[in-house]
Amino acid sequence: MAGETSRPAADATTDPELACPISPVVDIVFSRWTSPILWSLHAFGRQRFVELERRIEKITPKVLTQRLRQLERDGLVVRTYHPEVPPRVEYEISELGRTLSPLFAQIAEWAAANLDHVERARRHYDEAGAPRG
Amino acid sequence: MAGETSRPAADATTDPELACPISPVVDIVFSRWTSPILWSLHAFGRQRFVELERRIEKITPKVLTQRLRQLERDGLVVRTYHPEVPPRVEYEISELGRTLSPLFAQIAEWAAANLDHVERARRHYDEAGAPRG
DNA sequence: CAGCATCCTTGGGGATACTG
DNA sequence: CAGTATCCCCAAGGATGCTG
Repeated sequence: MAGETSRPAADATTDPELACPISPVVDIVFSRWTSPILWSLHAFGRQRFVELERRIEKITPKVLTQRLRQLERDGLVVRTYHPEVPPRVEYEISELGRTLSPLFAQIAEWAAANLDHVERARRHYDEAGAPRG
Repeated sequence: MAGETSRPAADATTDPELACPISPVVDIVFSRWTSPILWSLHAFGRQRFVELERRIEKITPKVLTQRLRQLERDGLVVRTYHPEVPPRVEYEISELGRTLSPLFAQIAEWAAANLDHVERARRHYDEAGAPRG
């Protein structure tokens, strides 16, 4: 997208429902548990179900399955079923999913640069910043 | 956003609970309703409460207040109270919040480039892609 | 106008148990 | 191992009414 500062896409100003062009991406990529899953797949490569389950502690198999299905449906993750005994299933980032890498990198960068600012803002707010009005 | 790419904040790599360094950012910036709010503020500048409420249709005043408070606490949004009759309150993006601009731009770019891929993946999955296993 | 208080509903996820 | 099936719970969010 070239000159995006001039006009924020017709939809955004027209359609009140969406209100912002990044919401769909947020729903797809940054909904609950998806970031850890994508990150894990991105950082450690192809993995089996249990590996993911162990890596992302506190996630339940049910929810992990749900999220993986969603990501598979959205084309961000590829599921490979090996009909063996015991069964083996592997998950990996898809081509499309890989296009998210620079995004993730930039977010990580922002985190490294600004997360402590947020922390300080919070402390300041909690100490004396309560809004009057 | 200068250097600091070296260390992704000790928490993220140490604490298995988080599992990924971008999760904190997701919680702060991409939690429910925050993207439309930040986008609206970013795209249309300083606005009053009602303006935001109208712009982001379907949000209730209660939730809008909650989210605005959260964003204010996190230092991403600045609230200005004008003690007049009737009361007037204005919200705007903070300096810190403005550092998110390139991030938002990149997400919008990804959306423009890849959202239809996701759509197609979904259709394909719904038609014949149901996982066997 | 810009909210806060209160009540109420919903569905996302947790826990547990069970199969191919 | 890689899930599905069930039951259950609670907290986020909606609806409504009231103030400074």
